[in-house]
Amino acid sequence: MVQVTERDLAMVDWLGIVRLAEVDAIRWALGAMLGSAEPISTRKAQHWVMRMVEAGLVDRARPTFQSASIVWATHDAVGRQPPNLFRQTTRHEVAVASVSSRYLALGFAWQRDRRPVGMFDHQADGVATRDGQAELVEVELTAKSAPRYKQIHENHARRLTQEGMSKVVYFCTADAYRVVSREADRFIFRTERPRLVSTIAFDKRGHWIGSQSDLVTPVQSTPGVPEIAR
DNA sequence: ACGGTCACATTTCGGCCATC
DNA sequence: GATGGCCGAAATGTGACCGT
Repeated sequence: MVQVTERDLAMVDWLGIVRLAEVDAIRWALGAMLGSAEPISTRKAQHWVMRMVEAGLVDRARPTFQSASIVWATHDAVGRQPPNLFRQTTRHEVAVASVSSRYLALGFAWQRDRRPVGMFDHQADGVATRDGQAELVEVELTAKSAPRYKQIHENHARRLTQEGMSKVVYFCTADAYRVVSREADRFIFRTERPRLVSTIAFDKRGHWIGSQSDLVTPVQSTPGVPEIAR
């Protein structure tokens, strides 16, 4: 018989929030729930997943071999339909979970962003909170068309100035990073611009290549885009 | 230049065992 | 029961190599 602990339930709750996660993200999240800033071993994470599968709280699948196993909370556990693994947005959701798990490891709480308010509002991929400070988190694996950033970035600026968000942090692929930063320079006023931070944290396949320090980069003291390494 | 083969790298998974 | 370390199996993508 599987014993389900408070920590297990907290993990399943988190899975319910992010919907999907790969085992690597499970490693970070489980570490975080043990109070550690380090991920637990892959073996232990897989073991945990097996226990939860046995308890009926979690399910998993590997869409293609060689790609990472995807884990999600079952309908019984969180009352949501299991995700469709073959949707276009799945890769993005998995990437968001990877970012989220790393925020947990640094002691942040993770929530979904609020539903859009009105037609021109923009919903971020997540909100990370710690010490009473909330940051909007965006994951950008493919750049949107440049014009869309006008509305999105102006929305970010408004939430920085009027909703008390402390930062907006973008985790990007190299390509998306360029566009996100350039459009931020165009559409965010210079007093707010330093509080939108972007970093290259994913490779083209959507695999995490960032480091923990990317999550706590201080806002830039001077407006402008850092040089892109070539 | 092209197509096939093969060894190697990568990643998940589960067994075993000691320890908590 | 849960955790954690170690190890080998399984499976497929990758790149080197080779003959034509």
